[in-house]
Amino acid sequence: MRAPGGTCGGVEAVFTVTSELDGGRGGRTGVIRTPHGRIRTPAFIAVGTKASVKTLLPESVGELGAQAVLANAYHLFLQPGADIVDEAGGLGAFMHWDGPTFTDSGGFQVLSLGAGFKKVLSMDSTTARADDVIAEGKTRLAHVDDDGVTFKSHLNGDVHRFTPEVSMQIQHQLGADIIFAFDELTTLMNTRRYQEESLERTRRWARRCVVEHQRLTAERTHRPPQALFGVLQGAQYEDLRRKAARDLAAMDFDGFGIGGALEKQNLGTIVGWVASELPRDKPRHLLGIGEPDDLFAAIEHGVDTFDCVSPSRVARNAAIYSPDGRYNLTGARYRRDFGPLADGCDCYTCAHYSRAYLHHLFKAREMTGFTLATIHNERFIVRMVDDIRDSIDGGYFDALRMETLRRYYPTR
RNA sequence: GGCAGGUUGCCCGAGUGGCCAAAGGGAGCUGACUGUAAAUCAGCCGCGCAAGCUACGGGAGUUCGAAUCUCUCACCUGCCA
Repeated sequence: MRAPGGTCGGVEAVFTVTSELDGGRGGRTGVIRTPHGRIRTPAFIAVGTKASVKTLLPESVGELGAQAVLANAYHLFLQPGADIVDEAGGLGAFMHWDGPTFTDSGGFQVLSLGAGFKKVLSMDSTTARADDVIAEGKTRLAHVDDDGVTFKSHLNGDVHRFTPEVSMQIQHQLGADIIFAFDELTTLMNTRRYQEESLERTRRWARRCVVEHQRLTAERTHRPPQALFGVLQGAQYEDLRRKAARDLAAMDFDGFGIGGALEKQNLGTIVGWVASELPRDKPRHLLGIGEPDDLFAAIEHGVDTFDCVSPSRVARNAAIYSPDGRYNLTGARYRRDFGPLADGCDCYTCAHYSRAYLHHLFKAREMTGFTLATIHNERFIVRMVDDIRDSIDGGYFDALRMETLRRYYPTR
């Protein structure tokens, strides 16, 4: 089904819808335009937190088909400093990535350095325990108040303070094409009352981000314009999610990030609530999500872009994506397996190397193993999203989903 | 030839009468990883389903009980001749 394209962002058309899924489900394909090129959506954005997609050269990131890279304001603020990235000409110039760039606001670190500390991002509320939310006092590195967040650097313990304005200033210095509002992310175990308070805080922060973004945009005319995405929270509650979407939709954002810990089994539903409240002609980014079933569920309901650390992190730990699921390459059964990492894969690694070789590299702790595995995994997910995009344009989304997921999760 | 020290599970290494199938590493084997405090983390790791069996260089003792004490043999390492 074809649909006329929509525009936003004032004089410049930032997003255009190309085609839509049938049945009013919300899923669509489109194009995001940035000063550094276009992103055909849905698209998987490679994560390069510290201005590097770990273990990969930017050339490889491009070759494997990633259309954009997402870095992190918190990490680059601490090291090397946003001013240095600014002097280098912005994130893309600094890291030698010519394509579109995103930066996350640092909001995620409010959780991961605060209450979360490595344990509460569970996607499954049945295995999560309320105890996990109670941060261990001595390890907690972030504290939230209504005005902002006080952090201790995880690198050297220095105390820093982020407010919506500070995050915008940093992200303007970093100069990514698409930046995110500073938000607070909660866990699935927080009380309903806390979710409400947090959501209201995030709403007020969003407004402040818009104001500061506009001020900085007017001031920094020597740099390419940046698009600001609002981030909506609301955890697992329909009324809160819908409210968040309506509140942010009423503000002057160029697009939206869907954030927070999402119950895996309800991910599609939650995205559906939110997407139905958001303007059709602005892009939606689902923050931090990237497993195959999640990608299908989110795209069906109208998500345009994703970022996820999983392909690269998991690759460094020898877990490999394949059409038949994820497997651990260090397993002894791969010692003499001279086939490619995945049948039918068109990545550089699969074209030239065997499971036995990568198995050896991991056992021998050779760094090339990380690189080759990361290339494969990133390519696998990028291609999966590209295939989904083609299936929407071609009208066979449901068939592709059934075939892909039945094979990837055979036991379900 | 003399004196002193040593020999522990695949490897390194703690343990000097019972709480020892034996700390801790490493290796090996599994498994996790979703806006990256992640080249990280967790579990297993003598044999056996189990009762139990076999183990701390070999052998013989002391003792209710030995990896731990005694004797002896083998090998290794220092120093002295």
